[in-house]
Amino acid sequence: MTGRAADSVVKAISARIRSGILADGDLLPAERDLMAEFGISRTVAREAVRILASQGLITAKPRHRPVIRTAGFEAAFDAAGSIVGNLLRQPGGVHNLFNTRVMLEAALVREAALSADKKDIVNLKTALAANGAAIDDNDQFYQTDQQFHAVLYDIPGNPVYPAIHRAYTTWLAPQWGQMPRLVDRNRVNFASHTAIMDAILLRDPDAAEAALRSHLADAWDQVRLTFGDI
Amino acid sequence: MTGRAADSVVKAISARIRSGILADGDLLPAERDLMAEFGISRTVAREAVRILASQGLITAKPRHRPVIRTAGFEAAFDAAGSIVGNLLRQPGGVHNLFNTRVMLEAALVREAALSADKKDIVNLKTALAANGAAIDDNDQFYQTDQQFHAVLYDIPGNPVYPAIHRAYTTWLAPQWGQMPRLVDRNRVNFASHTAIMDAILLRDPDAAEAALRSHLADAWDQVRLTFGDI
DNA sequence: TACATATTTTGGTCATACCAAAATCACTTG
DNA sequence: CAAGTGATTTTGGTATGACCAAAATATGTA
Repeated sequence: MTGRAADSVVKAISARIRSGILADGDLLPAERDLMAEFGISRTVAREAVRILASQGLITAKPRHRPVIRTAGFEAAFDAAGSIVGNLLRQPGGVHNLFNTRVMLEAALVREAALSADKKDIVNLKTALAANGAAIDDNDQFYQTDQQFHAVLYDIPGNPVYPAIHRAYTTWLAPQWGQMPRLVDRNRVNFASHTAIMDAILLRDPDAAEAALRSHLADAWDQVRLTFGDI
Repeated sequence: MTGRAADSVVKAISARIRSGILADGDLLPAERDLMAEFGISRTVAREAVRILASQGLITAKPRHRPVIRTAGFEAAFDAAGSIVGNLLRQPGGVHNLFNTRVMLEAALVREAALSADKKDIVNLKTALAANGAAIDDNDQFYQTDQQFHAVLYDIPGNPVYPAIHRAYTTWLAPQWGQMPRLVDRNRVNFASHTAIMDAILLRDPDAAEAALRSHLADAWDQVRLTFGDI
């Protein structure tokens, strides 16, 4: 009556996952076993597997047994990833997405300035120091740059934000990855990070936001220099 | 060689969609036609259709011909929807998601206070007036409430934000929908909306953010009153 | 014990068939 | 001629059975 025969199988499996009978990392039963257990055809069994994969409850690499995955918010952004990939290819797509990042990070640094605790400050200082030490190593700088921003996403203690950060870096990687890496740019970016850090230490949200916006506006200028108007 | 025979079909179809050969609202060729065109089995044809659907390029209702849909950012959040649904069912899930909403809307009202133009102000006033006129009609108030917030998401002129708003309202609807609707609550909420509006008119981002946070904190208290700690 | 090899398992694909719901066509009727 | 109605075709959903190649596993050998 519901239309999809695979739905009942999906429901059963996802219940099994929630209840812990199937734990993270376990293998999903083979398709032929699912047929026997649920009295369905292989067609429906495969359909069920596909649906579970699209819901992030399992990861299904081709030619490999599907593996149970306890879904986090990352999985949600993974699911959106391929669609976003299309959207980024259309005019203004990258800019629109990048602007949301600017707004979110602006809010995050305000939050950091207002309520970062000792541990957060230590994390920021550590990340900033690592970033500064990597100015001469472009790849290393790229990594520590991301790490510095990642700390900002961690401060609120809300697991949604790190997931968003991962999504941003994944989605925008095609652009960032092709940007020329220059030590001079690294120096500028490190100075920007330092300015943001200083404002947070001064507990000045307005200054922190201003520094962050300046930093990301500068980054966007670099993107436009590389790609033209996109 | 990559493993998935359906991938080439997906690529061909999505290219056709991007190039406009298949426009929004068109019907996807029948599975049997895809078989003939691409020289594949029906299994693969169906697989391709499923992938296209998961990428938001088509909508595939059971027993209906798949329809081409020019994907917007809404489609991305749709894809994430089922996963988020799972996450909301686990402890703290709703709270975490709601907090991201608070932070985003706080940023949005700051933005509105700083850069809303005449048209935006008119839209806000219109929405607020409609909200005020609906205080005695709970359903109508619920709608105009959402509409008022929607205007905030529209102001930056970035299509990502309205998509986020739709996602929030969809994902949190199970909670909001079950909340008791009371005229007294409507009155309080309308007052909150007015306070936000006033701060925006005064071009005072701090006051606007404070009013918005107070409003949503109050809303969250109501949720907890109804559902307990979730 | 470690490594190379044979065997089994399992996912990916194809071909065919049947059913029921949609969509379409043909026909009647007001 | 338009609207409604019934018959026909199209099309998606599912079931079987089979074959291949890649993984996973077992086996035998050095």
